[in-house]
Amino acid sequence: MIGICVFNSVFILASTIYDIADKAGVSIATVSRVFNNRNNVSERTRDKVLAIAKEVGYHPQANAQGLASRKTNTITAVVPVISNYFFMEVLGGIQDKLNDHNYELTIYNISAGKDTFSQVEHVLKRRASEGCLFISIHLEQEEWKALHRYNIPITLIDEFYEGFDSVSVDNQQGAYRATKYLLHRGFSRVAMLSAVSTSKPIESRLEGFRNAYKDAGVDFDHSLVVSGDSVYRDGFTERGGYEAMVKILTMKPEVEACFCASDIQAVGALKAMQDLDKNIPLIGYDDIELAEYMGLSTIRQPMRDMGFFATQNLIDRLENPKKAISQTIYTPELILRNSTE
Amino acid sequence: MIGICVFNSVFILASTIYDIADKAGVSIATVSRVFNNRNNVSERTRDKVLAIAKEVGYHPQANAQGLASRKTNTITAVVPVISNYFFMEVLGGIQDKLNDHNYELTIYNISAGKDTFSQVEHVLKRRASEGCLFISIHLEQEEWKALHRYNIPITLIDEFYEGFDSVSVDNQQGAYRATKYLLHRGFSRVAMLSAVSTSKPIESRLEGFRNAYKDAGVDFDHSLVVSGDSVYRDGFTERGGYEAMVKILTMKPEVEACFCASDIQAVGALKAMQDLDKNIPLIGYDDIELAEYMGLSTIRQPMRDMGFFATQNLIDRLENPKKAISQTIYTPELILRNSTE
DNA sequence: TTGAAAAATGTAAGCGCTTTCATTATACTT
DNA sequence: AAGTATAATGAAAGCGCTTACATTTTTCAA
Repeated sequence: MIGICVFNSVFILASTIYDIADKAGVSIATVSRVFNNRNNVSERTRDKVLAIAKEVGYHPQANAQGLASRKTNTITAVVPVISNYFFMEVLGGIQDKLNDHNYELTIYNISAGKDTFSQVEHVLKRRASEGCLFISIHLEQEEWKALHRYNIPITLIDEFYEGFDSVSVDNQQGAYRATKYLLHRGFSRVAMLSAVSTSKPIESRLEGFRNAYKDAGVDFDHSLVVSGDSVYRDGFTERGGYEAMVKILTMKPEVEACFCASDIQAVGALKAMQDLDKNIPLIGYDDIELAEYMGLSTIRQPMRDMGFFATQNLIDRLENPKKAISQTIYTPELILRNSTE
Repeated sequence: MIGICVFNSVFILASTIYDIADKAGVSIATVSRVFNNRNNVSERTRDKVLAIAKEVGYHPQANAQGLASRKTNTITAVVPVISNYFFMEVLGGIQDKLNDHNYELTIYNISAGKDTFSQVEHVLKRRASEGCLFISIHLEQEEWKALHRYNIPITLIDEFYEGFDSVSVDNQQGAYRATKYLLHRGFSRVAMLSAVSTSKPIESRLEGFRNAYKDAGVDFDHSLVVSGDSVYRDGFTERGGYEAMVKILTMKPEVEACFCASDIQAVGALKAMQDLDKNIPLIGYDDIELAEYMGLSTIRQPMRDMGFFATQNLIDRLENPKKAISQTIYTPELILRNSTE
């Protein structure tokens, strides 16, 4: 369905500070002052300027302001993929915080195809924002270090590097708690439904899984860690969970319970159990909103809080560049629901 | 856990085009040409400039470029809330498209508290981007019309207004299909699990629901439309669905099947049925990835495609401002799964 | 070799703002 | 009323880039 339509609308000639100054009979400096809320402008003048600006729909141009003042009033969030529950929640928290402060948010998406580091560098080089929030971006020590030269405030979320502020969750601990719980319940063969093994969170969760076994004095069997075959989103998908659970159920029938690397995978796993008409206790990871309604036991990560807090942290640093670097680590919490009944 | 750490890193002095020109022994115009991939620069010069730029970590500043060239290379997506499955998917599609083209994405979040129109105007006035994608932003005819004066390309997603390109889904049709299916299956009392009634999608879905009744020759009973009490996200939440289904099951025991305004509400509704130990056929709306794994019958909206296509459309208009305005309307599709078995 | 066309480079004028410093108008004191 | 402190305003220099136009260098046909 295609429609054509002609409008006799009067376009705005993208007026500038000069136009406003002219019409108001003042200098551009005064107009600038009005828009920057400087208090040394008489009320009369301010009203006149504002009235004219409103009439012609004027508003300072972001670029010109940025160039002249060397401030952009923008913070950039760098994420691997937007369409993922974790990032979505974190971004929500960031928004919440930003709404109170006068910053604009730019989201920069790292494409999986190209080199992460150079994409990150690109963001910093452009200098289009005053500070950056890096969400689940994992780089080598050396690479993080190299970013210091751009001298722009950075707060890491879900990653740790001593040179920048960071906000993360103790993944090892989360996995440990879930596994320990299952082991203590008396299940001796607890599997880990994993994802792409090179992914950062998987590494530490696997460690926690192992540690729980060790501390419980139960022999650790490597083959109990299984993941699906799809690598899209590092396997953190319903599909990935489904595939993995099918493997577990068919190839390791002795498994009595399962710790799952994410709630979204757990959804797939649940389906697999249903399809294969089996049922074993399951613990997810994240506590996305769905989990509660699906009766999924899980490890809660305060995703929204993390975004909120990290943003606060970044803003603090913007206002006080010399403040000490801080590392905040949340401890995840075990939430018990039906799936472990 | 707080850590302090001192780095003896050498910050970059934010070099400019002048510094590069100096070191390379060329004029700033030449440096500019190199970074804009103009082909009238000798290979020797280009290599030298690039080498020096790399050495000092130089990259053109977005603001200065934007000001001088009057182009920002940025498109802005305006959304009501990020943390919502629909927007998330649409944004994913936008990203996919943008990754191929050389545009940066800025996401602007409309806060629920303040006036939508003025927030939208703000985005346009700043002129920080070349074009805008409005996702599920609903304004009055007059308001949309007023935006023409800013003379910046806009593509609407999930909204219709004749003056701008738009990409939407026929909500009325979607609801109609779901309801008709249920009615034809022989359920005479089909309820609609709704959300905040003033929300745009609800209006048209309700219409489709009604139409299906009319066409089936079954008397329409207003009390069959029920929604939860929570208004967060206009009621499009698990909680909203749960509340509504509880009402249906307890107050309208004669209901035999249910059409649900979104998959996410359906998740809550499923839980309610389980808690109350009842079970009626259910059809959701959206077809989020989860739906497949939950066995939820639903009305599929090609969310990702919509984002992808709308972005393509906007880019087309950017490149050819005089192209005819187009309205694209997707027809949603009924997907049958377990929940209607 | 010469001269014209083509390629490479440079000069300089903005882009639309902010901000310092100088100037003028206003308010207040005695 | 005169003098001074203070508030309001203006002039002008830049912020770091792009780009039209001018100039210089290179290329190549005859």
